[in-house]
Formats: sequence, C-alpha cells, structure tokens
Amino acid sequence: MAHGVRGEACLVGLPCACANLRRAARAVTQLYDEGLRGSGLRTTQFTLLQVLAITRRITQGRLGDLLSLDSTTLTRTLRPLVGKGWVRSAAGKDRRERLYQLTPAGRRELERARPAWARAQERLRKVLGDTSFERLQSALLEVAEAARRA
Amino acid sequence: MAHGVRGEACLVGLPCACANLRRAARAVTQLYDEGLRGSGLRTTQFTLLQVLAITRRITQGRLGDLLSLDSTTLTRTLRPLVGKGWVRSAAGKDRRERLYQLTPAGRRELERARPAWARAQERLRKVLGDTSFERLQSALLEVAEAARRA
DNA sequence: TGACAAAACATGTATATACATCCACAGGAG
DNA sequence: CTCCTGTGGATGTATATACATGTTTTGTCA
Repeated sequence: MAHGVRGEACLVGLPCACANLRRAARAVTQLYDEGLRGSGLRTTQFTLLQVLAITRRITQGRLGDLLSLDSTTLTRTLRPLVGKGWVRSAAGKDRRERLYQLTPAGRRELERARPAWARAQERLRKVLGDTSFERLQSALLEVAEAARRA
Repeated sequence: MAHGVRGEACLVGLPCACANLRRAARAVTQLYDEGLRGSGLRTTQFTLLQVLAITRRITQGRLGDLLSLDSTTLTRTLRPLVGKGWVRSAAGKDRRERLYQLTPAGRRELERARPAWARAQERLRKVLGDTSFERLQSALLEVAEAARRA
C-alpha cells in the first residue's frame, strides 16, 4: 500500500499555519473520501450537492464566494454534475450570470450518499471528541473569514 | 479580477467538517501564495524546503508521512526542487529508498523567501489574534492525528 | 445613443494531489 | 542459495484548484 498515509509515525506541529491547515485537509479528505467510496461521490462533489441543497438557487460567483473557491474552478467541477442530471444550470436575468440549482435526481443522489458521509463525520467526531469537534468547526469558519479579511 | 475570492459576502458554517477544512485551506493558501508571490516560491514548495530544513535527511516515504501526503505525490513535487539545485536526492543504503536533503542553495532560497512567508503568517495572526492563532495551530495538529487514527 | 469600463463566466495552462499499477530491491522461509 | 512476500518508489491517469486571458453582457457617461 503506497496509499493512505496511515503511517504510525507521530506527527509534528509545523511552524507554518498554512502547511498545518493543508496537511489536516489532506488527512481529513482521505478519511471522508474513503467513507464515500462506493457511494460514487467524492468529497468535493458531495460538498457541492450539499451546499446547493441549502442555497436552492445561486449564481456561480456567489457559490464560489461561499466556498472560497475561484468561481472559474466551478465551471469545470460543476460540469459533470450537470451532465449526470443532478444539477441544473440556467442563464440568469443578467445573462452573464449562470444560475445553479439541485434537481430532484440530485437531491436523491445526495440522500443516497448522506449516510456514508455521516459515518465518516461520526468517525472523526468520535476520535476528536464532541467538544474538540465543535471547536474545530467554529475555528475553521473563523480562519476562513480571517484569511479573506487579511 | 475573477480571482482572489475576496467577496464581501459573509461565510456560513457548513455541516461538513471536511468542507470547512478544505475551504479554510483554500482561503489561507491564497493568502500565503499572494505573500510569497515575487519570491518565486509557492506555498507548497516553501513548505517542502522548510520541512527539509528541519529534518536534515529523510526518505520520501517518511516525508510523506510527516505531511500526510501520499509519498508518490512527492516524486513529482520534489522533482523541480531537485532540478533547481535546492534539494539533493540520493539512494539510501536500502536501495529502494530515496533520501532527500536540503542543499546550501536550498537553504539560501528558503531564507530569501522566509520574510515574505513570515509577513503572510503575521497578517493572519494579527487578524485572528494570538490566542486563536495558537489554538488553531494545535487544533490542526490534533485533527490531522485524529484523521489518521480514525 | 454610442463608446467604454467593469462584471461574470469560459477556456488555456500549470500545479497539487490521490490512486492503480508496475518494477526493483529487501528480508525471511525452506 | 532460491523463492516468496512485502516495501519503496516511479509512472499512468484522473480530479482539484488557481491564475491569465478572452468573450459576452451590463451599466454609465459623454
């Protein structure tokens, strides 16, 4: 197994907050991706469906804003979801804009994958403990806001 | 400017910890990359040099472990650094292993870029406040460890 | 109204990253 | 020593992501 990076080696705190953040994101992404494997969705796709389920109808630019994701990146990450019929895209009244919303099929797909996602999240929460988990969630929101203010 | 994702829109907490982590990582990476721009290094490269400066001499696999990075990814991310003469790679006594270490030129390059990195980190720390910043650092270490235990 | 600056997205390109698979070497069982 | 298994890394391939630039549309100002 070249993969999984599940070595027993103890981690060390790195001096760079960005490096620590990216490392944690890689480690956690692998956990969730492993959980979602078999659901046919990868974490990024699940996230998009989940956010679209919340926002109902949203422009590409605003969606990028919500996710701190370059809006042009969404052009390509949303394309396969549209292709699968999970997301509908339409031109806005402002015809430069592109509006996205979840289709019923997309909602079903999201619900189908949700248990696997919930199990992965539960695994992480169990290991961290409820308190740390909740603190992490708010700390991550705080730092995402801080980074764009900085 | 399509870029920078610096919209004024307020962020919202997402239900998925992985999504929150990845969003924070994108936002913070942009902050550091912007700071490092002009230094000729991107955050990932800076991180590699910084870690190699700490570890002195390390196998590819162990380096991947430290960074929760698939070791085969390092084959390609380290290649340009070797090409520039900043990192030396050599076969280990166990001839399957590849050992990496910083060269003097690599150390100079690291030192040249360090002020820009420090300014970016200082910007983030200022906005977050010292306490939040330190808590974030340890929370990130904790979660990276948790994810690989989970 | 007509020209122009700015906004929203599409496209080209480069990097970051993971996983499947392959090859070379190491270490143990016989 | 020879075979087998397992480990470390290289390569092929696919996705995630950002930025530069191009294109279309909007809104404004003369």
